[in-house]
Amino acid sequence: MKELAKAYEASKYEKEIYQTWEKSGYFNPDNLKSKGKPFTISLPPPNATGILHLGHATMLAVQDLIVRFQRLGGRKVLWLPGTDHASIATQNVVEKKIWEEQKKTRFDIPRDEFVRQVAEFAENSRGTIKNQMRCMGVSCDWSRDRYTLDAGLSQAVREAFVKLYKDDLIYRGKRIVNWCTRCGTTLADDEVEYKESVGKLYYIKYGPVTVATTRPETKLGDTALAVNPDDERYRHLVGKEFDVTLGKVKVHVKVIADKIIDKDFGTGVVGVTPAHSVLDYELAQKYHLPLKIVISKEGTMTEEAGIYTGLKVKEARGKFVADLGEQIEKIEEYKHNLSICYRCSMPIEPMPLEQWFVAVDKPFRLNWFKKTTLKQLSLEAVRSGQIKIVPDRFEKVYYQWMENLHDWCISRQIWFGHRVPVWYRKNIQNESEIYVGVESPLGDGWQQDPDTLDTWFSSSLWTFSTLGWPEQTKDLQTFHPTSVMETGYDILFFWVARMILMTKYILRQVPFRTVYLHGLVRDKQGKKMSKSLGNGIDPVEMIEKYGADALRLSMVIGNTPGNDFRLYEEKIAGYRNFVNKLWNICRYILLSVNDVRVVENVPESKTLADKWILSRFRQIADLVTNKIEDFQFSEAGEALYDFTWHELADWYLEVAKLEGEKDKILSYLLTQLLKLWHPYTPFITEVLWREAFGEKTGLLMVQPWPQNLPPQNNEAEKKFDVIKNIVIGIRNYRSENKILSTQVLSVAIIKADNLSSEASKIIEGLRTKVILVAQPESSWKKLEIGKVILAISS
RNA sequence: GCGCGCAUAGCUCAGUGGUAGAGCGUUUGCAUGACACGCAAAAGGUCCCAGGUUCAAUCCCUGGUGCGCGCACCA
Repeated sequence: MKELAKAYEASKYEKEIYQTWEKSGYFNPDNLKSKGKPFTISLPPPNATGILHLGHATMLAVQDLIVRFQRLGGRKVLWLPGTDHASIATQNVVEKKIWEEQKKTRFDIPRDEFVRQVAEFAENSRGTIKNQMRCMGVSCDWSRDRYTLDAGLSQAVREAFVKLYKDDLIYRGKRIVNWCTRCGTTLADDEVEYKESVGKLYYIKYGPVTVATTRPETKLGDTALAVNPDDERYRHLVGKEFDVTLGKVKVHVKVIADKIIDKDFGTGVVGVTPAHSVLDYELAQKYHLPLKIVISKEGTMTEEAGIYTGLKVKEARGKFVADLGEQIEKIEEYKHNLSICYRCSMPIEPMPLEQWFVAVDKPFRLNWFKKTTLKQLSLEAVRSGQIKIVPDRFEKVYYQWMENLHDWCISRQIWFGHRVPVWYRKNIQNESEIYVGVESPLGDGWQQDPDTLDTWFSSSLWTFSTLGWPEQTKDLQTFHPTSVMETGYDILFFWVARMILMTKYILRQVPFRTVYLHGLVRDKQGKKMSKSLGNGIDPVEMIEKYGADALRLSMVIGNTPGNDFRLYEEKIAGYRNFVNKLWNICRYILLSVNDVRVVENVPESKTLADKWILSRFRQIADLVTNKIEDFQFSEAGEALYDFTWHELADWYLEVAKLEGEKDKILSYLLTQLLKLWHPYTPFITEVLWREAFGEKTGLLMVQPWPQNLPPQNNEAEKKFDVIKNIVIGIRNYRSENKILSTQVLSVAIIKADNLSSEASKIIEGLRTKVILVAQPESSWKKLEIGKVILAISS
């Protein structure tokens, strides 16, 4: 007989238990004795910017649940952790810090020195976040921890770039790209966010016509006017060229006609600004119009803008509108989407720049008999069922996005990240030479491309670069394709789609078999948690207060795949209470059972209650196994919660107090219950396993998942339910009639089918305060409970 | 413009073609072989609205309303 403390204090055990796990070596699949099939999850690497937030905590809780379930199930489990250098995000944090401390921008510091500072910051953050991850109880293999800037991963990046380049799937070209004037870099299309805003639509008298625009200052860069060919109002102008004075500036335009112009929008005439609009750029190419760049990368007006040169875009707009004066016919309110940067929320300027792109629609030879494009390859991976997305509605979302995908701009003017593996020089004849390679070229005069690669380029290789590619390592053969990719739906495009694209291209394999998407964490009002709103909950603080197990439960139970969920402290506290319940179930078993030990074989059942609880256990164990395999973690957890508290604790333990001699059964139930709970609440179950069974039995984390299950016994369940209902009925009767607990009632059972001979002991014993008698008196009240009829003395 | 999600108890959310569920909160009673982070009981629902299919709809179909989201467009 052992005695546990009255209440479980998570903070007393968690650190030590985690260390025990880590020291055991079982996080590393090489040390598992299992001969099972490999099971792999690549951890979506958190950004190296700082601290663990609830989004991370959610993904860690779900992944650790899956991973521990599979490990107990005998699979050779690898959960590979890592961190992402997150170029723009990380660089931004450091830029901000430097500005606050020294009032300097990155351009005031040598590039090498700046990169060194960012790298140092990232290194510290990585250490912090990894320790915070440990607090969650993650059973990942730290010996295989990776960082996107590791030498090996950097080599993988260069190899991938070169391979794409050789297949003509990477090219350098001048295109209108998204330029963030704050971050000083280009962005991919999906890195642009849209914010609805009410702007002004200016109608400007423009030579013989009137043109509507939301951005008057860009009209300085107009080189044409466009109308619809069917628009009779303007047909006479098509093909003509003329000079127009706009305020104090002259522009020269040619009138073109194209079906793309909407007759009914504005005046039906568009001022074509090839340098600052994607659509206009396309028109310019089609009709060979000149390009006039009036906005610079810094967000100021260029020399082409005449008297407005040097002004910021907004200032130029004000001044220009003032100068236009009477030429402005009217101003309308106009709702439109403002493009902003997903990292800094500042407006995006479209502008033509020479950048590196991945060609997604260009056919290439996949093998001897098949030509395809990166886009087709990515679509097929999901359409064919090689990859399943859970919940499946996101498959449609994936198709839609993938079908709309344009060439992917991968070069960034950021300094922190993987340098583009391209070098340039002038040869003796003064011709430009270009070298693209994994290693820097030999010989003098080579200058490396100053740009770095999109951070998502390196993370698109994550599932295999972390396993050693381009080397054909044993890990790569054993653990790839990975089994499950678990992540938030918000990075389906940024990351998941690009992993599919790159992995299919480079390895001709899928990166993973199943994509499980969880929802986003929100606060109690359903708002997104953010620093600026101050509504965020710090997971580490919650762990200190309530324990990691409670936090994990609060994120897994009551949460369905792909749907956002609300998290708040009371919820976590509620699950803390449950964790304590589990502790006390064990505490009671340890107090009442003489010889507690691991029992794997199904024990003999002596009483009806025994048969009932074993039958119920059987069903719960099956359900938990099936639901977890089917990614329904919430349903499995809820059912197990209900069984543990409201069947085992509320009923069986109470009956056990009456019947006695339950050593074997209670040992069995404890053994198996701890296993079932372990994926959800690893800390407390591991503590209880050790407290109950001792260290010689080994760690719970590598025990076998419940295998020898008792038979289902419907008959026993029905019979026990009859007794339960009688007990509930009597308690209910007492409560409704406000009968004092000191008053003992007499009860006669008048009619009852299927009533077990063991019933009377239970009915009298479970705090009903009744005495069962054979014959009722005539004055007694009748009480019907289902098919049972009782008579109760009043 | 195209597409998606949600709407169920006061709150947060599960769920199912057949009697509607949990946790929290509320009310009432309680020291009982472990647990007050507890025990026992209760109240609380037009399952958003209108049609349709069905013997039967909260669930399936059609249309609508409200909230949220993604993509595209954005002169």
